[in-house]
Parts: sequence; C-alpha cells; structure tokens
Amino acid sequence: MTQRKERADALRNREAVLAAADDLFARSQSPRSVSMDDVAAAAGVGKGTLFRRFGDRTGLIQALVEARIEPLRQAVETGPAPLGPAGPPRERVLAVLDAVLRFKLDNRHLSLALEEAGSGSPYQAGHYVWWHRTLRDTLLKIPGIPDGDFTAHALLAATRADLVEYLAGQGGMTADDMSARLANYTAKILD
Amino acid sequence: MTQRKERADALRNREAVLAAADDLFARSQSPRSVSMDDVAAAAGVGKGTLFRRFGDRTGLIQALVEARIEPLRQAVETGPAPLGPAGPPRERVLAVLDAVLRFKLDNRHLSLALEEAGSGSPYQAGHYVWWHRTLRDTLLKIPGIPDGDFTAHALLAATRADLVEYLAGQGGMTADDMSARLANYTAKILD
DNA sequence: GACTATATGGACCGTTGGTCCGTTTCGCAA
DNA sequence: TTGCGAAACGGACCAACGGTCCATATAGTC
Repeated sequence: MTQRKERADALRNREAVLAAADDLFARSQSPRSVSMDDVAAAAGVGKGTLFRRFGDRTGLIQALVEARIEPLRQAVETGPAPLGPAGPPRERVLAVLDAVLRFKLDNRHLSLALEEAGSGSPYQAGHYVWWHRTLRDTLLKIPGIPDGDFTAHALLAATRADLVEYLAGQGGMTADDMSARLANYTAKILD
Repeated sequence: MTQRKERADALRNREAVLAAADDLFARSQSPRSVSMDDVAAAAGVGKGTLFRRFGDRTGLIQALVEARIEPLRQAVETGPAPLGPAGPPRERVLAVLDAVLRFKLDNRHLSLALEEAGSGSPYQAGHYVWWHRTLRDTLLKIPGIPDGDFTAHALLAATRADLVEYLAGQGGMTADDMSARLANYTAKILD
C-alpha cells in the first residue's frame, strides 16, 4: 500500500522538467509555442521521461500551476482573514477574487496555458471546481445573495486568464487598476 | 475597383462547404473532433479549395458564425426595442445579454468552436469587439454605472461559451433557468 | 557484486493544419 | 462556336505536434 521510495534520478529529472517548463512558458509569447519537445530538450531529458512523469501536456501544466498556487490555496483554506475562512464573508469574497486576479496577472502565461490546455472545458478541472465551491460557499453566507452558485461562476468568469491577458496587454491596464475595477464590480453584486 | 463576378463553381463550392461544416459541427461531440479534412470530404471538395476560400480554420468558423449571427446583429443595430437602440438602456442591456446567451445555447458547438479556434484570444475577434462596444455604449447611458468598459467585459464573460456549455451540460440547467439567473445577476449590477 | 525493479531517451507513429502546383473549368469575346 | 486567359480546383505533399514503445541503462537492495 505504501509507495516505494522515488528513485533519485527520477526526482532530479522531475524537477529539471518543472524548472525548464516554467521557464519556457514564462518566456514564450503564447503557450502554444511551447512544444513538449521543447520542454524535454530544455530539461535535458528524453520525451519518454517527460510523458512518463506527467502523462500528457495537460498534466504537466497542471503540475506547474499546482506548485505555484499551493501557498494561495493554503492561505484561503486555513489562513487568516481576509483571505482565510474566519473573517466576514463579504470581505472574503473580495479578497479571494482579488487574489485570483493577481495570481493570473503574476502568472499570465501559465494561467493562459492552463485554460487552453483543456481537454474539454476548464470547468471540469479540479482547481476550478475548488475555487468555485469556496466562493459559492462564502457567498451563501452573505444575506441577500440569492444564487450563490451562478454568481460564483459569473464572478470567476470576470477573471478569466485570456480576458486578464487582453486587458493587461492590449488595453495596457495596470494590475492595480484592474484590481480596483473588479472590486467595484463585485461590490455592486454584493450590495 | 469593382469586384469581378464570383464564378459559379466557386459560389457552389463555398455554399457546399458552409453547409457541410455547419452540419459536421452540429453533430460533433467536440469541435476539436471536426478536422478540415472531414469538412472538405463532407463537402465533396478538395482541401485546396477549402483553404483558398476561408484562409484557415478560424476563418471558416468565423464565416459560419457570421452567417448565423447576422439577423441578431441586425436586430441589435437597427431593430425595435428592447434589442434595438431605441428603448431604455437598462432594458436593452438585459435584452442584449439574454440574446447573446440564447445564441450561444442555440449554437453551442459553433460558439465553442469559435472560442477555442483562437489564434490568440477571442477578445481580438471582430464580433467580440462589436458586442463589447455595443454593450459598453448602452451601459454608459445608464446613470450610476461608473465603469462601462470593464463592466461590459465582465458581463459578457458570464456568457462565455464554455461556461454556458458546462452549465447546460454537466449542470443540466435549462435555457430559461440560465437566462433567469443571468438576468438576476445583471440586475444587481444595474441596480 | 549480482540482481531486479524502475527509469531512460529517442526513434517512431498517426493525425493535423496548411501549402503547392499541374490540371480543369468558367465566362467572355470574337 | 470556338478560342483563350483568368480563376478555381483537388489531392499529393509537408512540417510540426502530441504521444507511444521498447531496448538499454541505472539506482537501490541483499
């Protein structure tokens, strides 16, 4: 039942791949321009190894995002207010949405890659479901929000990676500006 | 300066391709499973012809969507209230969003195909820009909406094809139900 | 040091979007 | 009707990609 210990070379290679992929995505113009061959080459590893470790392209990207998002997840799940579960729900909704937005801004390429990696919609991905549930549950604690489920979807939609990318890129909108606008918008919903 | 008349065979083939593609997308589970080869074969046309006409995959899908959406566009641009420009802006915003939602529900596969066809984000596509501008301009006529531009993006994001697909599919939500929820949500913004 | 489970890597494959160009067809004009 | 140039045709072809396979190499254990 207990997992055999991971071999040292396997561990080393896995980290090399993650580091190389992270770097490649960060430098790339569009996630599409980063091929699995590129990642393998940059990591100094064979393709077989790459796919053995991560299953497929989506798996690799998920692992990458997972690593980056973990601290935020912790902060939301067990951290202090306003992000954590303890504070007043209204503030928490605002804090969570802001955190999501800033995460996507700070990790534009990766978030973009994750969204379009979709074998199917992003809405089935584990991380989305988790964000949605968290947000919905928090919304439901606020009186006068009739439809937490849909509202959570709609609010999260306003932070979609490609929209954020577009506003930051073409629109030349700064992070703080976008954050403020999103907060305003959300506030209307929470009146 | 004046365009040479389109040759009869070209016209015939273009319509055959559009019809075949429309049909293939409608029947397909996922737009990804419809290849350009499939389309060419179903239309009884060579690949060369297909690409000569439509440039690339995105071009074909855009042409398809264009054809379907034209009446709606007309209705919004020059039709009667509530969709047209004459009525009160608040009602128009609601009407337009509802129309977008229902369009995506009625043309799920096509809308999905368009969104993921992206060579780049969907936000650069002509049709998106048009919807956004229309919505923004209408929002700006309503007193107390401070940020029409962002608000228009955010509201449109709530009708993203993959979200709609997800809610209709996995969530088993009916069209009327989704429409009502979206209206409620929008109403909060417009208070 | 031998032995086994595990990891490795790169040749290989099927599919796809897109191109190229020799051939066919259209439409006009004489 | 016929001749002819411009336009359209179609399918062989190509490069790139994600993903598989398996003969070989290596880590860890006794």
